[in-house]
Amino acid sequence: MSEAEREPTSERLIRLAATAFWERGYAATSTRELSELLGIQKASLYHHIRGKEDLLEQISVRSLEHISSAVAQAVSSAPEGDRLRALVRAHIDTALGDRDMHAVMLTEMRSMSDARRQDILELRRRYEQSVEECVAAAQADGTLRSDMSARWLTLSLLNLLNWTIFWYRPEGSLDADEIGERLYDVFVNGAGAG
Amino acid sequence: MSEAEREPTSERLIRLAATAFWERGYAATSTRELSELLGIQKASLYHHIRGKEDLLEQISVRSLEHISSAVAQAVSSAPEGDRLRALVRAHIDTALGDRDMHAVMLTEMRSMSDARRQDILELRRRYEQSVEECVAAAQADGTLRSDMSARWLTLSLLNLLNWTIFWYRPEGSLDADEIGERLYDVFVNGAGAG
DNA sequence: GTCTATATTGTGATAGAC
DNA sequence: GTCTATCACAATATAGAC
Repeated sequence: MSEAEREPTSERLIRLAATAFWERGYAATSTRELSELLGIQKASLYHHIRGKEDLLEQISVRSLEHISSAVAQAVSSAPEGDRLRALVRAHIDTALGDRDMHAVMLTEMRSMSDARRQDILELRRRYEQSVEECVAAAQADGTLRSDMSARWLTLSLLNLLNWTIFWYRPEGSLDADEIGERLYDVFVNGAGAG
Repeated sequence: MSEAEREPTSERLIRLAATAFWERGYAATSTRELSELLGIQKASLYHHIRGKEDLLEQISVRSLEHISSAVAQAVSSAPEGDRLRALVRAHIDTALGDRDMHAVMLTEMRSMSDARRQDILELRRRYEQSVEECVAAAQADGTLRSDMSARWLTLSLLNLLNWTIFWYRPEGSLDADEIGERLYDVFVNGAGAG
């Protein structure tokens, strides 16, 4: 309510850009559109950013830093045998709680210039490496099967987690916690009977 | 080799458009780019299509018709207890064998005008309905667990299948058949030990 | 079926005042 | 931090000849 609590324009810009980029795509979203949503003139955008691609970079970095720290925190504070479940729940909570940014990061890498994309890819690679380490630990402690590589199980898990961005609706009947719990169940126990 | 075997220009156009749309995105791919890849002038494209969006529609329709018929054929000719496996293998074979078209269909719906998108969505809904029917049948015959809805198990399965478009490489070490077999294994048996 | 030439609109970005 | 005015260029698409 107070002046101090009002979200800064640059903050509004990045959030609103994430939504527009996810709904219509990065290339199909014009700077004019963004400025109209923000309620300022097109030229005024360039006080906050150097160019349109800055937004894509900031969205991607923020999304990856957010999920990396949230998942690391959740995993490290979970009891030994429950770390993979903690990872899945924290991942889904974070990714779906900030779906637009997360989805843009996952799907719009091709829209970035080479140098920037390499930086984002490195951040993403590191995050996925941390998932793979958690999977490998779960194999070592007997939670997960060991007849498939940690690499493959991680790919399967990320398939299961990442595609949710395409059908999750914040207003839908399933909330992120329930989705995380069920995905963990299907991943570990499988969909087979008995 | 012979003249008769040469792929028609309109056929080359649609295939090459699918690759460009997947690599760079629909909105970021210009008609100039397509015409240069095709080796004709920009204006000559309009002999083959009415507009750029036609390409997106044709790619989507073709991709959905292809996977629908391939999967239906595989399922109906598989032995009773093996139909879900046949579905998974046929789905992955078709989707990854034609990855660019399939990926564009899955990810570029937002780039289509409303009327066209509705038609594609209906085709896609029907295909996913057929997957859900196969899942429900597998629940009924005791292959799959019944404490989760067919709807949810289908969502999980499609997560597992669809995200492969983002990491599959035709030149990679895993071929589509192996990927399908392993995904089926993880889906039914789970990643858990014992 | 492909060409040259062109129409029209939209794009990301900048200059400089306030 | 936002404004008005403008730039240089790229976009999709069409007209009409061959």
